[in-house]
Amino acid sequence: MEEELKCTVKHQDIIERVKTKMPKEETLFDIAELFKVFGDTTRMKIVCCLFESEMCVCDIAELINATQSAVSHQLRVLKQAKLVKYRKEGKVVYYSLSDRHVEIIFNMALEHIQEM
Amino acid sequence: MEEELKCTVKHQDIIERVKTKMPKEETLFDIAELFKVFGDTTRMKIVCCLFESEMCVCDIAELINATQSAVSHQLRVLKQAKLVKYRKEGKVVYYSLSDRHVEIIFNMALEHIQEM
DNA sequence: CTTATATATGAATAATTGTTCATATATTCA
DNA sequence: TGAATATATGAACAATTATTCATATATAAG
Repeated sequence: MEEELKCTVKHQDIIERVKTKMPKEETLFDIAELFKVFGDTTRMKIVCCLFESEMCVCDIAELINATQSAVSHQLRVLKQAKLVKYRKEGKVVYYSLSDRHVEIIFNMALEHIQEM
Repeated sequence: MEEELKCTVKHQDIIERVKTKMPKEETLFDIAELFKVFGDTTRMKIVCCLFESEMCVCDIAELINATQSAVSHQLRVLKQAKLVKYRKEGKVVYYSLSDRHVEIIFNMALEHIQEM
């Protein structure tokens, strides 16, 4: 009589195949960290501002109706994730998107939610 | 003598222009919520498993080295975000990605982090 | 009907994180 | 130099969230 096998034993071949294609732990961590940065409404608002043109901190604050402090904190997060860059002009700091990837990722998400 | 203007007053035209192109508050919220779902290593591991083929809960757990409970909780989050779907076969539940968008968004992020 | 397996879920806990407030730094101008 | 403006930042607090543990539900097999 055949012995009942546990699910994980039955599908062992699938597990092995998937295991070889799985990205490295570190890569997955970095990807999750990147998405975490995108996963905040305030930061998404900031990013949207910067689609149009570079912009200074207090204009962003005014535009998205947030305090200067909150915006500054969130710009630091975006900067650490290398999603934005900045240039100083006197006492004003202008932020802009570091590359086009940000907009592509954003639009892909927009597409996804609009299809549901 | 010209009076010193505040930054927000000087750039008022930019603010107006950006304001008209800004997505709705609700849309931005939904996008951030979607990215929040992507912003967790465990969920990213689960998603990677499903790139290959549909897979049952306990195989996913085995593969990513997590408890059945943790995987089940996270699958619920993915399900609520409509990123995965499932089918039951006896007592086994097979999960799979609901559409190709998930993989596209994932790969875009992968590209981004690899370029830095 | 009883046991074993697969999955789901509620509660509790620990950790992470976004905002606010106060304040520091830097720059410009009078 | 002193006042005003723009930005950055540390600390505190509140809110969110991922995991664990215990247990519930469902199905299959004997």
